[in-house]
Amino acid sequence: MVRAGQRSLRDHNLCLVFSLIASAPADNPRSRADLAEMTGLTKATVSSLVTDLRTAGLLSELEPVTPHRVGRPAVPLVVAEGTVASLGMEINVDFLGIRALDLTGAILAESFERRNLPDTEPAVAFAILVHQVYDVVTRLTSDSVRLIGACLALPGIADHPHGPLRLAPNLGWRDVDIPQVMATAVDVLGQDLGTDADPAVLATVRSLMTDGLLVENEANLAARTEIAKHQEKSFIYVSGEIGIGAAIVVDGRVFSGLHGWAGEIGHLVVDPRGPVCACGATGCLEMYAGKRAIMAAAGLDPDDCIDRLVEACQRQEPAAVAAIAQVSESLGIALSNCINIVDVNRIVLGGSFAPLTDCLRPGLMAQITSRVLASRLVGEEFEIGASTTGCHAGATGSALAVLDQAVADPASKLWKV
Amino acid sequence: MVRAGQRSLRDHNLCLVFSLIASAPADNPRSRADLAEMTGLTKATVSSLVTDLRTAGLLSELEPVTPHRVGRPAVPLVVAEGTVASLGMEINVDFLGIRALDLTGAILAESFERRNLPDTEPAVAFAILVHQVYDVVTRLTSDSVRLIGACLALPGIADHPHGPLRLAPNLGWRDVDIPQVMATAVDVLGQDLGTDADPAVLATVRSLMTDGLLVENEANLAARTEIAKHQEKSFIYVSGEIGIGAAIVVDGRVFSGLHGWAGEIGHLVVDPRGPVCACGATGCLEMYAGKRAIMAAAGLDPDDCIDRLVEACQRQEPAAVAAIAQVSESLGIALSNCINIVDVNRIVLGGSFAPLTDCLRPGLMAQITSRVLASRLVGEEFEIGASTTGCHAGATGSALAVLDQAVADPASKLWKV
DNA sequence: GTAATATGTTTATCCATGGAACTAATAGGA
DNA sequence: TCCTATTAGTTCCATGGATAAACATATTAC
Repeated sequence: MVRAGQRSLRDHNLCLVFSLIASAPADNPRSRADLAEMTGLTKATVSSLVTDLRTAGLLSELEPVTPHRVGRPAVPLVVAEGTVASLGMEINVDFLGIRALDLTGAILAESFERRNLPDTEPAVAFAILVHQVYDVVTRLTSDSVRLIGACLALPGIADHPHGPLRLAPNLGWRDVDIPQVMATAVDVLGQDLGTDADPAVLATVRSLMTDGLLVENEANLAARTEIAKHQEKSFIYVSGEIGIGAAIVVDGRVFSGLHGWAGEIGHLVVDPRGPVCACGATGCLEMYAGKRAIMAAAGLDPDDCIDRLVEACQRQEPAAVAAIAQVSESLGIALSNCINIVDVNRIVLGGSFAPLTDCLRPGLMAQITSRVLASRLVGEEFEIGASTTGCHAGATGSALAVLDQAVADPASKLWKV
Repeated sequence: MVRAGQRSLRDHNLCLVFSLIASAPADNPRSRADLAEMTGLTKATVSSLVTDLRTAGLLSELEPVTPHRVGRPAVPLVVAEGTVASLGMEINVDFLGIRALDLTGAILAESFERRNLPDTEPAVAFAILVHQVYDVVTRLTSDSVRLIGACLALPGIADHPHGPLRLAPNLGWRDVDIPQVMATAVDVLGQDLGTDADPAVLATVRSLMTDGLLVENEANLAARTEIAKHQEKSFIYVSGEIGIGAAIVVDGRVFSGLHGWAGEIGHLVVDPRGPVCACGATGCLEMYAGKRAIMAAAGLDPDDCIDRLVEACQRQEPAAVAAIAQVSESLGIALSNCINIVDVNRIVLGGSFAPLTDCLRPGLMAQITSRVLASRLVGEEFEIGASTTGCHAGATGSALAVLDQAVADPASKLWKV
């Protein structure tokens, strides 16, 4: 809890009113009168708050739509488009880039590059990234968009909320001090651009990349995209590529544990008498359900696209069917354990698992219904769905994380004009 | 977020000041000047807040202790003793009762009864409980203590925050609507007492038992006792009696999942090819580490006290040593999975496991260091300790839960005098 | 055209914090 | 002993933001 002066009172109410407008359904935006009703504040206070939010460029009025009802028509209030943005960055195994979202979640600008990053030095990757950031920030500042923060998604174990990145097996990175590496990358950018650089843009980039830059696991951030898109509130998001990660979401909030390392399900024990994993333990989930293991079990090239397997399943090829059985049993055991521990009733399959959802569902459900206490003994119903958040979900989630934090915090600089 | 009027501002600051005083170390209580410094509020505001809290009976002044320092000595402020209390109730397998704690966590009154409850009807148990409540409330009201709420600890799966109790295997209870059963128990109490009843006390009991009564799993509540006693902030509390439960605590907050069912580790899969459990699945943790399984493996009577096993271990009896090996391996696998999923670095063993902590530690640690990713690859250090919270930890935790909720919420009735 | 109704603004008031001056209690030094 | 410096806590007035009621505005109903 923090000191509450009168300024905080104002900020709290600005924040309250804004988030109510932001959470309104698109087909039924709220008016000042609605807000006064909902919050219990007087109409006068709400009017004053809305005025402030409008002059800060955070809200717009729509044309009053004539209702079939007596009385003066209400003025619908909506979140302003294209005035404020957050930056979501992602460095992953085969691409890196940045995406800028405004308060409505719309993409204002982005820059992505396909590139195989394993065994690339962090400094090299960050040098590319800050160039992309510079481009995007240049475009946004020319449109006089206000930038409120940035977040970086990484495929590995990273400390919450500012790093370091402890380990990213698929990148071959270990103990990367993100703020540090980012700061030097910005310095190098400045030297690269020399006199061509716009000093104002460069200063903005430096400030965004060094002051309060958020860092988080890619799965946790991709899960935020899922929350925003489908209004899901509680689920486990499974992010399976080469490694397997997960995000735990309860009541719309990502649970990230003590350090930010929660959801590392790739090395859950499926069978203590199983084969030895690269990590040194026995019978880890990745030995059964990692992408390489799946493709190998199906008799396919481990580096091939997962769609080959989907096709093979549709043709009912025995090897593919056996592979699916192996994955759904092992992943089902691991997820049953997760559900018993964290108590959610929905699984969202992302990454390589997403296209396999329909194949995997029966086997997963069989494990869940037999192993989850809440299912067998309490009768809770479970759902398994596929993620539909598309490409660069980590970058989108990063930008959303910044927005969420700024909007939810009455002390954030969003309200300081 | 909730509407912030001027009254809320005041309440927030009352709450802020109070919690700073409550969290001060006992040997260095805070003064008004300290609070002004810490909060950033002016001395005038702090003085005014403290005056309100004192007249509400929430704070006391101690004698100014002369410091060896120039200037007027500060007046130490401490949480008032014995003026306000919360009620923590517990119904467990072999006892039930109630304990009242004041704001300092001291026991003001209690009433417990040993009783074998399995296969007792809920109505019977609740009838006993409300009698105990009536006794305690009578004593407290005669001392003019203000009662702010009540919470009930139950050994089973209960919905957060008001029930129902879905399943308590060890009591043989299922789908008990707690507010409902409690309400009828209070009615019956009124009839039992007849004209002997003090109407004011009866009204207080009815209000506490029906209006906002909290209900939670015993393990989650016992964990709160651990938080309060040892200032532990992040850990998994393992509550092993006949069944095995756990509570997940991160940063001082209990994580209870979507419904309040988180931490059900008794049926985590230890070995999918293992024996069939009573729940219907195979290789559940309870088959290896439940109290009955342990005692059987050690060649002891399953209903005997766990201390028999501790003694047998100290004598290095082969059967006991083998039993310990079985438990530490299976529990170690289950806890490794928990740690990978929820990211904490400390385990607290409670219930039957507490006296076995020293025997179990090496085996548990071996599993954790080999199976937890953060241990093998990031070098995180883990600790395993024994719970020392003693008897009726669930009841104490219940009372603490009420206090925590009341103290943390600026809108709670604590501040409404 | 007038009454009824709902939205939103203006104006005077209330309330909690802010700030500066003031009182209180101690140590140290002449 | 008395004066000064220092720290604690209070008093009193100013300020900022919410509140309440009156008012202006825009629509429907008759």
